[in-house]
Amino acid sequence: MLKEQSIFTITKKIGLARVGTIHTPHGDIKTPAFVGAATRATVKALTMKEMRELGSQAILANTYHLVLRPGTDLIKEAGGLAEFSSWHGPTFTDSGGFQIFSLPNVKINENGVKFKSHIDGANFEMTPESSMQAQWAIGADIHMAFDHLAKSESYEDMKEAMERTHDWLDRCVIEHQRLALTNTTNAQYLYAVVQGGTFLDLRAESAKYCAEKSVDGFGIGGVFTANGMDKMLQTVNSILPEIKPRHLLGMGQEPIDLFVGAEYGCDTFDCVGPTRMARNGSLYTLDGRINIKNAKYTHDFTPLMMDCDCECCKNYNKAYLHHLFKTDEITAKVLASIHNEHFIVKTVDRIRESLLNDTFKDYKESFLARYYKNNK
RNA sequence: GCUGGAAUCGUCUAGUGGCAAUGACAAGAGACUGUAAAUCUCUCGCCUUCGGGCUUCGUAGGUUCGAGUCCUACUUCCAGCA
Repeated sequence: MLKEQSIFTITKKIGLARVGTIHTPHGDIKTPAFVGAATRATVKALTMKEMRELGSQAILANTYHLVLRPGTDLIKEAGGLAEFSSWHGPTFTDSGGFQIFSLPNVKINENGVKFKSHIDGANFEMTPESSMQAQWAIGADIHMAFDHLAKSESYEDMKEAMERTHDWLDRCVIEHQRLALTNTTNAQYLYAVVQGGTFLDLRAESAKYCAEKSVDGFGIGGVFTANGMDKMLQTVNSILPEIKPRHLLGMGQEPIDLFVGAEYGCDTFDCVGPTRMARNGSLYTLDGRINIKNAKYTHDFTPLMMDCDCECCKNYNKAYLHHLFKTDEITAKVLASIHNEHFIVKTVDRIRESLLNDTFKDYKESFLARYYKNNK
């Protein structure tokens, strides 16, 4: 929205880390929080009821995918993403930049990006303005600025991508404000996206640029590995204004990323990893991920995780899950997705609790030592 | 009993004289981080110092430089006729 009133309230700070609440028209998000990846307006294999029951506070859909199908007009006609999907809670949309730049044959110029639909080859064009318009039509509570991803991890490409992202951010802000004035529906918020790859000077430059803009929060994009992520986030989040929320785009498959992200000042996360891992039989436990399809689980009648209160662990055992995967039953993916999503959501919830009762450091150390004891 | 046909890696299957031999499934394992992912990759006769070595296509012989492929007998199965 238009400024100076933050959508975020901070309850507690420990260094760069903070506990807070993001206020949206569809409800509050207690942070740090993991946001479910609902790319095509659904979290794969899960119903919204299951998402609510496993403790998810918010979902993130993807503008690129929804523009192609079913089209943003349809979602607007349905009353917006929350109403269309029956989520009824806080929602985010990613701008689609990440997807478009991963397509072959994208043509990029100052104005925007031309690309072909991966579904039927139809020609599309997306600009900062059209991405904002699409996101307003989709009607999520929080939108991401349309950003430019680097062609490679080289300094030159990162710098170019960052600079274009900044140019486009200015256009996103103008268009967003125009749409805010002409739109009679709920308030919708805009996050700028910080780029710069692994280069701290670029990250600092990008954070400074974004910090000055009239936006409601920040996405931190282009994060590749946990290696060096702490320094990068330290750089960026020391510069970004404290009072606005920060979303770490795409990170959360590895628990360490969530601990590091929260410790260095990120408030929300989203990641396709948990549900994708689940569909492929790779399931989280406190002792690391296991592949439930492995033969050694054939006769294992114990729950996947002893102290897990998800629907999967409360009712089913590993031998049964193994059987469901080996026979390729749909339920295998459903139960696995419930567990993995629950595991990551709850891990972040506990990070929040541990920050509140000053046990974060212990929680982080004991969790990571146990989770990663079998590798690295 | 006669006449045809068929027997190939756990299963089905390709192969009609020239390198253990096709494909699928099953099996075993691995990968996956702002989802073109219910996906993808690897292994799958035995051994290996990774160069290669050894043993394989119902059984036993034979022809041939060379046989899963041709010939003979046998075994089993299928179809038709008695």
